[in-house]
Amino acid sequence: MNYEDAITALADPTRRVIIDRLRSGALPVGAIAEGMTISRPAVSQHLRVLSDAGLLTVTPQGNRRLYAIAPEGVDTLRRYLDTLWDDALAAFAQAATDQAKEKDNA
Amino acid sequence: MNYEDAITALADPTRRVIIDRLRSGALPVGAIAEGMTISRPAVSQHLRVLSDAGLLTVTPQGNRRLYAIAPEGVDTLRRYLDTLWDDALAAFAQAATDQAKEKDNA
DNA sequence: ACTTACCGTAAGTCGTGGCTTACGATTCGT
DNA sequence: ACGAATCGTAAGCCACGACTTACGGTAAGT
Repeated sequence: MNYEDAITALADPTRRVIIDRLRSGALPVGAIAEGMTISRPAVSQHLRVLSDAGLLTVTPQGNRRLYAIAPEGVDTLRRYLDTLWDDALAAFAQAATDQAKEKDNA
Repeated sequence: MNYEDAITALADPTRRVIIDRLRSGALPVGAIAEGMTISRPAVSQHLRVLSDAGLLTVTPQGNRRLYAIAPEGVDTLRRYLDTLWDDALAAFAQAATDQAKEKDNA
């Protein structure tokens, strides 16, 4: 649920591929691993990391397990970047005005 | 400039500490490393990674080098998460309606 | 000019994380 | 009830990255 785990999970390229495959909707593990270069257990491990980070939800359905993107998890990371964005803009504007003042004194 | 490098750079906890220290404005390397548990060269290496990822700007000023958050770099990552957010919401809504239909057939 | 301060880079060590194969558990089909 | 399918976990291997110390290069102070 914390943004640290979320950003760590999304840092891996393979996990971003998995996320991309789930963009259009939930999928079972086999369908996710289909066509990928790594083994299915490896995909399972990645799914585990993504779930623990709050980025995926799991719904067991009979024999299979459906994984889907958890909007709430994405939102926590989004909010972190929003605050960083706000601060970065404010600091940038401040630096611009400071530099203008500096030029006045010249 | 690509979001992959940006998210990889932000995945490291130490680098997030550095980013946090720059939220209020630009700082030289010595001021950033001040009070941190790691050595100053280690901080330099992290600054290098963050700069290469487009998240920081460097402005040499006499003896020192000022590092500041690059709003543009933060924005690229923000946009990636926005698209992910949109898709996640759409898939989530689709799944909800599907489940409602399923209940109708019962 | 000489020293001091500030910073980046090189080389080397070590832990962590991603991958594989092997195995066990659960559920569906017949 | 038995075999097949789907999936998670354990153990082990290996590369990558984060850190250290040591060094060099440039600018400021006196």
